[in-house]
Amino acid sequence: MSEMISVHGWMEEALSSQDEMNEAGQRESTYDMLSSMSHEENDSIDGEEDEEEEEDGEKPKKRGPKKKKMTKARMERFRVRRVKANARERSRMHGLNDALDNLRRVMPCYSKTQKLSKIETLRLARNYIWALSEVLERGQATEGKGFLEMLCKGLSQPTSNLVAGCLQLGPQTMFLEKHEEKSHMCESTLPSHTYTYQSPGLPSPPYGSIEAHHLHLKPPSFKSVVDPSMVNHTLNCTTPPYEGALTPPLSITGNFTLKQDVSSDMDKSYAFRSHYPSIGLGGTHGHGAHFQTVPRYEIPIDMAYESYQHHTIFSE
DNA sequence: TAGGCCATCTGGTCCT
DNA sequence: AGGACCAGATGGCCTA
Repeated sequence: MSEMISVHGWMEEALSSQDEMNEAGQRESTYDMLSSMSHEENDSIDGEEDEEEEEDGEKPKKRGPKKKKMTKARMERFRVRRVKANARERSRMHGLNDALDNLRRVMPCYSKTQKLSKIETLRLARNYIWALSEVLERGQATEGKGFLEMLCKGLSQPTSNLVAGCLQLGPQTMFLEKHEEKSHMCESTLPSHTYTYQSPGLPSPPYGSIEAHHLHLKPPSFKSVVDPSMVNHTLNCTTPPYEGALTPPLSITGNFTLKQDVSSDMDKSYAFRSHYPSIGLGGTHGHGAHFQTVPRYEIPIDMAYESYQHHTIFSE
C-alpha cells in the first residue's frame, strides 16, 4: 500500500505540473492505469533501478509478450515522456486553433465576441470558396440572393442568421469595417462609437443583437481574395504571409477537384448536385434549392433577402 | 437538465 | 526512440 501511495505521489506531481488544467477525469484514467500497473508490478517498484526482466517462478506464465516491470526509472521516464507528449499535443491543438482563427478572420463575417464554432467555420469557408468560384466562373453577382444562399447552405440557423445579418447591415457599416479591419487585425483602437445591429428582416438571431464594431464585415469583393497583396495585407498582422498556393483547388472547367470529400458533408444537408455532378442525390434540386429539404436548417432566406436586397453594400 | 462545443489527456499508429 | 497525428474519453462551460 505504501508503494501505491508513492506511485500516486509522482503522478500527482506530474499532473499538477501541467498548468493546472487537468480535471478529475484525467486523474481517474491515469489512476486506473496506475493501479493496474501497481497490481502487477508493485513488488518491483521498491528499490530496483535495473530494467532486466526477471522470471517470476511463482506466478503462472501468461501468453503474449512479456510485460516489462515498471521500475522507478521506467516510471520516471514514462512520466516525463507523457508530460512532454501532453505539452506537444496542447501546442499542436493551439496551432490548429490559431489556424482556425485566421480562417475566421477572412470569412465574410467575423466577430470577436460571436466566434463561429469550428465546424461552422469550416462549413462557411467551404461555402465561401464555392460562392467565389461561382463569381469567377459564371459571373454570379455577389449581391444576389444566390450568393447569400450559397454562403448559408448547410450552416446552422444561428450562423445563417449571423451571415445574413452581416450581409444586410448596409452602407453605413462599411465605414465601420475600415476601422475594424485595422483594429481586429492589428489590435489597434476600436472605433469609439457602437452600432448595434438589429436584424430588420430576420427573426431575432439566437445570438441576440450584434454590436457592429465586433463584426468584421468582409463583403465578398473577389479582389480581396485573389490579389496576393490583399491577402498579405489581411494576414500579416498576426501570421507570416502565406506562401502557398492562393487559389482553391479549382479546375478551369468549373468544378472543385475534391468532389467526394466535400460531398460527404454536403449531402447530409442539401443538394449540391449542380456543382458536384458526380454525386447522385436523387433529387432535382439545383443549387437554388432551399433549406426546406432539411427542416432543422430551414432558414428564411427569402426574408433575409427581402431586406438584404435593399442595400448595396457590395457596390463600388 | 440535455445538448453542443471545447480543451485536455491518453494510447495507438506511422514515420523519421 | 521520439515526434506527429489521430481518435476516443472525459469533464467543464454555456445556452435553450
